[in-house]
Amino acid sequence: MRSPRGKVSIRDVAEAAGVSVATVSNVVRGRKNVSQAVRERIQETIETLGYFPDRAAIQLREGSNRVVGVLVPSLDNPFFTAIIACLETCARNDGYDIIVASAGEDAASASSRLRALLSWRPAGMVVLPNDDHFADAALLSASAVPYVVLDRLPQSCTADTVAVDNEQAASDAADYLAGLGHRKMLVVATTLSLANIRQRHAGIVAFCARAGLPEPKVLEVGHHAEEALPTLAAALAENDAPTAIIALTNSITLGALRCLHQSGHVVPDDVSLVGYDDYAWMRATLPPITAIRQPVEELGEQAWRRLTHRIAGDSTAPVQVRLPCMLAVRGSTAPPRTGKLS
Amino acid sequence: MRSPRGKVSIRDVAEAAGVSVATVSNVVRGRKNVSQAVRERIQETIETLGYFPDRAAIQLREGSNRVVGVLVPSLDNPFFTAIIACLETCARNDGYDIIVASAGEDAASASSRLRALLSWRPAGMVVLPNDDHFADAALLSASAVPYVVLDRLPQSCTADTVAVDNEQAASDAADYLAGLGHRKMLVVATTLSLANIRQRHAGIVAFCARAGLPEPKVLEVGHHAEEALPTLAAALAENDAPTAIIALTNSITLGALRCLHQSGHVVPDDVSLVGYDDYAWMRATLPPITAIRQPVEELGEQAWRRLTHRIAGDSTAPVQVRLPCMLAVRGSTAPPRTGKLS
DNA sequence: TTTCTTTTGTTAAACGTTTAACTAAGGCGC
DNA sequence: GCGCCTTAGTTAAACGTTTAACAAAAGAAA
Repeated sequence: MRSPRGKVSIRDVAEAAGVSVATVSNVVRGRKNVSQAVRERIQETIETLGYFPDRAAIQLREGSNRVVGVLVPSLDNPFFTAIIACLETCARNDGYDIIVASAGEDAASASSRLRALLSWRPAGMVVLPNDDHFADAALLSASAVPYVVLDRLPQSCTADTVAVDNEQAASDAADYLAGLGHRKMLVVATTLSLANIRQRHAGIVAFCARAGLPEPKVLEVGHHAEEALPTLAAALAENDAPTAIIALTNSITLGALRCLHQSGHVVPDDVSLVGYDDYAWMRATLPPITAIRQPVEELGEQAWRRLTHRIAGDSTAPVQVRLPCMLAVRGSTAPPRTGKLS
Repeated sequence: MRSPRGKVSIRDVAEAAGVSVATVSNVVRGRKNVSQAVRERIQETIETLGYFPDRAAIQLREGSNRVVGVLVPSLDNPFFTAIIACLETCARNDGYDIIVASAGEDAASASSRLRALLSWRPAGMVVLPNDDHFADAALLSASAVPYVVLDRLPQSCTADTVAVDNEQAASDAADYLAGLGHRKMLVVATTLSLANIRQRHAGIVAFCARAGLPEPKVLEVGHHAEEALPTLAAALAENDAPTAIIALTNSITLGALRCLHQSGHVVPDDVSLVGYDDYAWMRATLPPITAIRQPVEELGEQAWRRLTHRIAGDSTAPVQVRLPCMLAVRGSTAPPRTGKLS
């Protein structure tokens, strides 16, 4: 009933049904006319034998398969997993499978993961680079696989890109805070070595300059929010302390909130807080957090649309898409306390 | 330089280097002796041509490849993505790739996703079933691919399983609350149709029975926490209202917290809250949330270990692993207010 | 009847890789 | 000079699938 290797191939089906493999293939793919009788017999055999086609063989034969590779920096960040969830939905709708790999910390590992992904000969790739250099772009272009770059854009882009307008989003947040009466803001980031983050920072700085506000101080606290506590506490204890904090990533939003609680600052009475990214938990805190909401779904969808166009053969010039963010105003922002001025 | 199809194959390398394909394969895989000179020449050719092997071809030839499929109910739940992240790390360490699919809501979709995964002829599978029935177990066993079932166990298990001791964990939480002086607890769950959740509930009920406490009320609020607000508020406004809430999933923890805030209940003064799962945000709320922490990493690692054993040919009887959870005590739990008694 | 068309099915090559079986050549002991 | 081992490399088959090219049979038009 089943071949010795435990796998049942199209050959087994053909034999059992007393036809040629080509006929089986034809009924499976629905390519050519097959008589009612034979078709039914084959369907039945397939059912009882539990046959399903081998992707590897199809892929080998076809040259490429309905698979796209997705490379993200890490699977620990909810932003990335949200993107993946969204891409997976799109892919499934279009009959594609996705293969996910996380790049890991160092460039060597990233490049090896990319190679692994490419060795599947995917029909396309979606890449969220680890850093601004994106040294692997060359590898990718050389492979002739269509790809789109998401979220973190390298300096020079010869490919389709989809990203968010970080500068505008951050500027909007600063604008809103200024409208509440804040004059001194504090920017907290993991690192300014990512273009993404730099743009967010630049947006705030530019707004403050335009509005005649003092240039906001920026804190680079790294990825371990715990260690940021003393730095942050010190910044808030200064003589002319900031009255509002803008956190530039979701992890920093979380870290900042913890620090504020631990150091006894009350949000928003003592200090206002604007977070980056918008997750469910931000609506469950007391107060709920005012946040810069990235359009995750639309990022994924647009990237997918570009990619499928390319896969379909579109060879027009690369497109750079920038999507706007939205500020979700909630309870963590309020006018600064005026009492302190006197 | 490159074949017309844009892909460079082992054949191209062989031709360019003036050797047979077998020799190229031998230097790539390091299988047989190849003279220094030839080896270097081939390496160089590989480099300049940008060759890397085609997984599909290897897989076809070898029968199976170093890939394992992972099937989760959804990619929106941080518990599942955390598991995936962990499995991915394990896989990478052992030189495996993983292919992830999310099963989606209905059974039909789940089963089609499973088929898609199996069509890759993975060396193994890790499955987190959608429900207790796990109708696809048959499909999986028929395919002869080793697999381990994670987290949500079907009633009858003929496979290796790795899960958490839900009953004990929930009982511990109830025990802790009772120790603080709580006598009336409220259990909130999305649904009791999952064995997992039923076990958690049973653990609490059993503890209360043992301790001579009244049987706790249970609220099934579905997946949309918003709609739960009136129900929850009503339960807390009752005459003999519960003084502690145990939320049975991470989403419910979040939802319950929001409801409490919106209805003006102060945690832990008015009511204590124990959450399920332990995520970073639970430490950023004020107060931080006492939570039943599932050993996510260990779940993933154990599952991976079992799977690799099976892949290596271990054919001993299936093993059922149960891991203990840990109660992380934080600020959201406190002794009940005694004033209300009078 | 002949010829042409349509319908239904088969044969065989190809995709890129690995590997068992083979060949050729060099070295060594006698 | 002969036999034998070792080393370095080649040949060809196989994995499971698709599909162009072909064949056979059955109608249809003449």
